[in-house]
Amino acid sequence: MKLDTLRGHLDALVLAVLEPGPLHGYAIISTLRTRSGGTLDLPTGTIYPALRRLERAEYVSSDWSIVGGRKRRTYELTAAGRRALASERDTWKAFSNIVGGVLGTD
Amino acid sequence: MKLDTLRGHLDALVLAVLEPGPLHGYAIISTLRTRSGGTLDLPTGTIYPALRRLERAEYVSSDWSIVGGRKRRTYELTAAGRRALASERDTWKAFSNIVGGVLGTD
DNA sequence: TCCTATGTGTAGAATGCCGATATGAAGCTC
DNA sequence: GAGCTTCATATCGGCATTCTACACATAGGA
Repeated sequence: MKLDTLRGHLDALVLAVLEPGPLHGYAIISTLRTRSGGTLDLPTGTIYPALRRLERAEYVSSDWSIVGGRKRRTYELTAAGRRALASERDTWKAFSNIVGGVLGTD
Repeated sequence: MKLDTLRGHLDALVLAVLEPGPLHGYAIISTLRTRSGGTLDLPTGTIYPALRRLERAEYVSSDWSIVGGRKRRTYELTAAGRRALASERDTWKAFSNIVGGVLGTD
């Protein structure tokens, strides 16, 4: 499956995996890979720019730490991020209903 | 809803509305608008380049005609187009399951 | 006469995902 | 101790695709 397909929906996915609690970039990638049964394998060149974009939009905030001698940047949802996630869920529902309806895959 | 959201899925929608029978560009726009309850209102600058792309890929073929004094270019699915549509439906199912699953909107 | 609907089309800008590449530490195997 | 894999962050250029804005043209109703 062409992963370019998720263009425009990546932010929603990232916000969703951050909902239960903070994660760092690499963990976000593996969480998404696990949750999708291996199908969704985001390259780092996709996730890190996305996180910077989300941070600029103030949907997430980040903190540096050192774990096992490795530098980690951990991201956390802000209040605005939670609102954005709710809105993204609504958008997704509307979008998937429309596409599913037109394609006849309901 | 940002229509940019459908990036990567437009081809599937166009192929789907062409499935029952040939249509011209303008009719494709209004069909999609009707079927989406008005939400999907594609600009001509989106649909015409998309149709040329689909024709280059040989998923559709086109024929000119004159109806009511106006020139019309009517597009029809090819055999390859029907196969592509089937494949797009599979892609959509996989994609929407994954996104719906991660977002928790099932 | 003008506006709206019908109908096709292009050019340029913006968006944003991806591939390639770079850096570096930890830990394991041979 | 050399080399490999995993963990971890990051940038840059390329590229495909959608959107905005424009241009052109006919038919028909107000």
